[in-house]
Amino acid sequence: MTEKKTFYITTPIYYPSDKLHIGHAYTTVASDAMTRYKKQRGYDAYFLTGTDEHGQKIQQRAQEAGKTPQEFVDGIVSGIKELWQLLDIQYDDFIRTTDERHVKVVQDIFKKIYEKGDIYKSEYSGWYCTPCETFFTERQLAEGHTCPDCGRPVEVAHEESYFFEMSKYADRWLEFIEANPDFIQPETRRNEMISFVKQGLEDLCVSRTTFDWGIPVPIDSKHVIYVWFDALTNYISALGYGTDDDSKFRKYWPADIHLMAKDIIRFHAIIWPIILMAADIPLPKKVVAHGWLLMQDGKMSKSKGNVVDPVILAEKYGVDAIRFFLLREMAYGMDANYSEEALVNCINIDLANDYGNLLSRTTAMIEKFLGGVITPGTEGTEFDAELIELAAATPENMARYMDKLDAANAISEIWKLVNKANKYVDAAAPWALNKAGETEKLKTVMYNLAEVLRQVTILISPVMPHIADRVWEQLGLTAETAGSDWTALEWGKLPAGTRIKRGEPLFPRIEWEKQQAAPAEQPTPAAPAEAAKAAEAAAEIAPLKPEITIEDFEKIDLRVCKVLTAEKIKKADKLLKLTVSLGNEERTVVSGIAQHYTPEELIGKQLVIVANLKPAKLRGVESRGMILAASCGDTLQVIEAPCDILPGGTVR
RNA sequence: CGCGGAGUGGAGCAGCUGGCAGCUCGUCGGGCUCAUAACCCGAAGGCCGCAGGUUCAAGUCCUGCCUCCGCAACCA
Repeated sequence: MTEKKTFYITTPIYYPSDKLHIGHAYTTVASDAMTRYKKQRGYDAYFLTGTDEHGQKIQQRAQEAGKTPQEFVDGIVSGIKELWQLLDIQYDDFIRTTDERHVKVVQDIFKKIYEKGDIYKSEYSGWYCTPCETFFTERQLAEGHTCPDCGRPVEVAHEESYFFEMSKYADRWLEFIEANPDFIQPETRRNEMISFVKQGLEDLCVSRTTFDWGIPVPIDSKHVIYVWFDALTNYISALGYGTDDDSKFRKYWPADIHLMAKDIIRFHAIIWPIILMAADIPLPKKVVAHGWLLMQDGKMSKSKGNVVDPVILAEKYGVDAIRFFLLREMAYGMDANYSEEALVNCINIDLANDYGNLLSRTTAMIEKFLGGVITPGTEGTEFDAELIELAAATPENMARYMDKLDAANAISEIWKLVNKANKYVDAAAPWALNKAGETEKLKTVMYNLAEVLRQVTILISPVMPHIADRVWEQLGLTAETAGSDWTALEWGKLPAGTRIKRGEPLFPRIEWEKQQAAPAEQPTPAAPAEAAKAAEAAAEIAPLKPEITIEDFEKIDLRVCKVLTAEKIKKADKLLKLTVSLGNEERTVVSGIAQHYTPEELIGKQLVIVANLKPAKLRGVESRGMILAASCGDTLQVIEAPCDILPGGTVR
């Protein structure tokens, strides 16, 4: 018996600090469809997904929830597994970074690279927020060098850390990319990565001492291994790399595809290969980055309150339809726009009108004209050849795209056949054949239509795993008689004498206007979006800070001030430079409100300022004081003081 | 000059190695009657962001500019 060709595909392991959204669903559905497709073509395909469960954020979340980190992630992980079950994701393994098998491999690799001399101990320095116990890069900081989480001032601090000497692998990486031009897909990402590496690689900080929810550094128990070294290793730890049973590793590694969204391509295209180089492990064959699903108002994010919950969608529209929509809509490597309207359109047009309706009209005619039995006739029509030709070419046409993970175009190729079949009905006009008593031709036409439906259904079933059974039932077939893989795609494999059984429409049309009228939240730009946001953001309201005394409060000098001038600060997206009058003095204040106000609309306004705040330099401009503003999510409004209070007046 | 992406008929997008500008929806007109008011045919509508350049030939390559949008090392 010859060994089947293997195919190993992975999704990133997701970070379970929150519920997953439709973007994660896209990555996972795409991988799942790819796996099913490869299996159809006779591959021994292996599909890995999982969760990345360590890190400070999890530790914090768990604390807030009053749970241990392990309890906390266990809960979320079971939710994720339910989601994948709902979406019909057939993964072969689900790796968790808290799995014993994973921990051990990570430590081994760390040790191996350490012993080789590519990991060294040094000092990490950065901006540190003591209360939050977190380091930030300069860019992450909020205005005035304050902590982006709690808003308190940060300071420069040093931490002992282990560093991975990535820098010395830069040339080797570039050589590798040169020799393997298809390694990073699509090409724009490849170029991006090359230019990033050419700018010079910094060594990677791979350990932390500021939290302990992580895998201990094997040679130094004060440290835990920091995110990427831990997370990326899942792709081989799940295969049993370096353990007594590494048969899976030997069988499936190197991976054929690491699939992910574009934001984490850098880790997979640069850091991960370099880790593997250092550990003398072969590199994966391809890393592929897909785009994002964008909402009408930009990128999906929790603070915008525009996160789409895949569970709700699946319940509302059905799993097959959601999977189909996701894969059909996202052009290869590019961002796509998500809207419920687009989803409904896709269901109505592609699924209900084209595909579902083709089945309806075909079964209806077989029943009406031929007593419900499908048999090829002894005579054909002039229209047959073109249809059969396209049907024969479609699998290859589709495969050309599918093999590149371009599911959108792969589906288009299948749909060309669906459209062709609909045209064929019109051209061959079975009702006319029936009237004219051309029974043999009629039989041929109906057989051809049923046969196209059979083939289309097989081809689309990696995308829509449920649909086949429903189609087979109506066509009077079973999974056995219809076939399920590519060997069944030969024209004419539909058994003669099959008796059809009409059923409900595959995809009922959805009346979008009615849908829209029902819920109160219409996508009109201004107010209603706000309401939805408020509901969504309820859980997002920042926790209260520790209690202070009245004396503490008295330390803050709040004043009314009047804006005299306002201008944008160059090379800063968020900052406005204001001059304000405090009655007896004028001062310059920098405020991070450029994205919410134009300079013109601020001039003349009376605002509230923290007048005794220590001055700070922002983008080279000294700011003396801070303008108060209220914010919720992404919206931000300055606090306006009544105009009959003169500038300089106090606020308390 | 931080990095990157986008700017194509009303809307949303495709256009890889340069060769008469395409797809889906929408609009208008027609056809069919088997079907989930579905299906089929046809038409209108685009200075392919702007300005230069290379070329026999540019949406497609090069240069500059404008506008929008992401990312800046744990949000797919």
